[in-house]
Amino acid sequence: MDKTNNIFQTLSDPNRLRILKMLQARSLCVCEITSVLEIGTSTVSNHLSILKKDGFIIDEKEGKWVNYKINPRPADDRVSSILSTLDFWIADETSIINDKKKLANVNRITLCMK
Amino acid sequence: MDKTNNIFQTLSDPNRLRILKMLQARSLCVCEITSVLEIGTSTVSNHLSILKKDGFIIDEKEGKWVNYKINPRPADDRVSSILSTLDFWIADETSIINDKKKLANVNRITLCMK
DNA sequence: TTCTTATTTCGTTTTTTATCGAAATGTTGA
DNA sequence: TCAACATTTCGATAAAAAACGAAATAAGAA
Repeated sequence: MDKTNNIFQTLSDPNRLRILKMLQARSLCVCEITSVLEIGTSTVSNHLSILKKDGFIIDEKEGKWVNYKINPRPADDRVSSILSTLDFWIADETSIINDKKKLANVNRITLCMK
Repeated sequence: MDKTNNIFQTLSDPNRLRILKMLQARSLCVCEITSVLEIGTSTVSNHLSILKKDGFIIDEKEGKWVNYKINPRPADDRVSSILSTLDFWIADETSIINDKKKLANVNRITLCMK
């Protein structure tokens, strides 16, 4: 039961849902996600660690950056079920559509190297 | 998105999940649920109002009692989806099994009229 | 090595949520 | 009517989670 509660709790935060939807569009580094969500870097990092702990996402180092991506093979069936039905859960709504627009103009080079 | 968040948040509380599982076994009044969960009546009443607001459950007056039951026809697809897959989400675990044992010995007459 | 940059960790504050107990509401039955 | 009881509402407290900023870590570039 604990695990189920963790999963639902992880999904109960709007910023974490936005992150999942963004990562389904493409892999992103922390500073890209931060620039879309417009909250502090440390807060984003914390959200990512929560999503990672439950197995929703994985991370990969790429030099100075850490790329986060959707976990292609979650160990837990509940996690894969959510990931494959996220569109059902989150109908395209203003915030999500907006995030995608922002994402199109986000580039880690110009974004982080200033 | 708000609605999705509400649903996940509602499901993120262990006592509310226990209530849903109990109600899938049978309809119950507040005092019966209270005696199983072993938390205050007003707290249980609050949990029930949250589950009701999202459309997971409905209530029916029966004299002095209020019977709560699983909503047989939820308006929201996400809610019906959860209700029909609760066993997938919550594999039979200690607390749930225990609740069912307790339920077997719960009777609103002897319970509340003392 | 030293500097810069991306990210994480840590300590703290703010916000939200769960819980409780008392008071209010509504219903039954004497 | 009044007394007893189930439930809800309200106000307060306690516990949990989100957010922030500063310091620590890690990796590339000078």
